[in-house]
Amino acid sequence: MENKFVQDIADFETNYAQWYTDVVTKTEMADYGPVKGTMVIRPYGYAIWENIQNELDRQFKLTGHQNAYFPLLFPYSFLTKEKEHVEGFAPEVALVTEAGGEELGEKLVIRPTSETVICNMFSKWVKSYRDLPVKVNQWANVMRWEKTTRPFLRTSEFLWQEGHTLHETEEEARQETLQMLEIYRKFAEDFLAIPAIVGKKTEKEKFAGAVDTYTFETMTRDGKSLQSGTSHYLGTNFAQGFNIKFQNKNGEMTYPHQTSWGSSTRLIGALICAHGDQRGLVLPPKIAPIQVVIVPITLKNDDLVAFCKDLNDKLTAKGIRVNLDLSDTSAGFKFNKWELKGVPVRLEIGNRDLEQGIVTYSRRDTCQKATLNLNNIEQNIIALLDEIQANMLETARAKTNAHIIDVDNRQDLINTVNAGNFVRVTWCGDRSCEENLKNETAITSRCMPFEQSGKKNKCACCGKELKDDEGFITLFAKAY
RNA sequence: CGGGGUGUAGCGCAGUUGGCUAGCGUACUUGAUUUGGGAUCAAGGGGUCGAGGGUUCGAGUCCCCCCACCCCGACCA
Repeated sequence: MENKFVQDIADFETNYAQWYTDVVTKTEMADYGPVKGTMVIRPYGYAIWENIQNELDRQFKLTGHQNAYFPLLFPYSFLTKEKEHVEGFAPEVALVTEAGGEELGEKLVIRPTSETVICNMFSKWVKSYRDLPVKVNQWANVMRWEKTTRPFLRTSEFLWQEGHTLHETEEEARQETLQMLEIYRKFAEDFLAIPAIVGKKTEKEKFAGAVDTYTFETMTRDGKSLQSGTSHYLGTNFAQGFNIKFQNKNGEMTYPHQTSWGSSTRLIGALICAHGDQRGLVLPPKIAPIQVVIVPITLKNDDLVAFCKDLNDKLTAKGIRVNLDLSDTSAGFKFNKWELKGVPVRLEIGNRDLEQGIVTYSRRDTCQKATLNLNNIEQNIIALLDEIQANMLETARAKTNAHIIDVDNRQDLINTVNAGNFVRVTWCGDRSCEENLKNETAITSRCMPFEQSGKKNKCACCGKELKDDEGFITLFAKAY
């Protein structure tokens, strides 16, 4: 029997955008909101976000951060206190100009990010070196008025986490920046099963107001790049704009060194893009809202239903997130439904299994079926979930590595990226070179990896000759 | 903002040169038979045809204006 969803999706094989939208809407993760570019996150999608939140929050607290909350609105003048910051954000900011039926004296910004409003408070909190470091994190929504949008990848309103810290020294702040980047990278690999491509952003691509921006990027099904999280060393740029000063051990007034770092609901988009296939969503067990679904082949056999309920209780008692599907539809319908929603393990239990003392399972990552003995079933399933988690990372890593290709000249660079790949090249580091490429081809630099070996003496993008100490190994791709 | 396209049931769509009670698929409800990969049959409910104005005996259909959305471009940490 043809699978209707697969048939629908097959028609969109050449249209990645349509595939993506279908996966999001048909899995009941999100809907479009009433205002263009806004998104409603449905319970199934939100459960994924909660799992992401819980683990990241745990990591932040382990590294000494505390959660806090800052206002949604702040005066426009805040934005202008750091020159590059306002230039970067002004074009996509949403403003409140009227409230209570009266026009406001000063327009209010709906936060696109909270550096400024937090710095405003930091300036009141910090007086002495004894007040440092300050390490806070905020879970919040932000708004950026983007022209083109797609659920989870780019929406005008989105949920995220933004960390903000102040430190006595540059060294300590830079350490914090890299530490948080590493937390993101590890989280992506261990929980999302996505190999993260990490490195430093170029001058052109860095955060508005930062000294250095580090990023972790993930690769989508169609070979584009998703900036999935960032960590910035802000230097003293904002501290100077907001007059944040402290008295150091020598009694001198000094600016603290600052960092900020963030990740958003775009991580859910990264999950969809990294693992999704033609049957829909594929979720890694550690993040899946439902890890195991139990599907009784028939509801007519009371013994079978009782057995399934018992198994459901047993697995739940072991801390596994189980769902017993007793809905009144055919077994085949349920198979497809839960595959579409990405549930890692499906137990298909019928009269035949009951007689033989086994259960049939189907794993979502490989779509293969096998049987498990009833003895020690809980342990076997836990082991199976672990194996799926590991296999998904390996599969994604192999796929990603196969699509990062070394080239050394402009034509190969363009052709290779257009064929759905990242390229790894030696690049001269000139902003104009990068801008020129972007204007011509929409290809942008993604990051300069920490691993810089294999540098050549010629820029692959503009052909400029380079000395031994010039140029950077850089990844280029098309970005979402 | 430039170019192109679409608005008709929850979703996807048809509706001819203007004409009868506005249809089809799917989903939904009820009943029966089914259930190891999206079941079958029967009955049923659901519509300001995007909004406003105009032409006409008569507008889903023609004209004007507005609105919304989609695609390409531009824009985008």
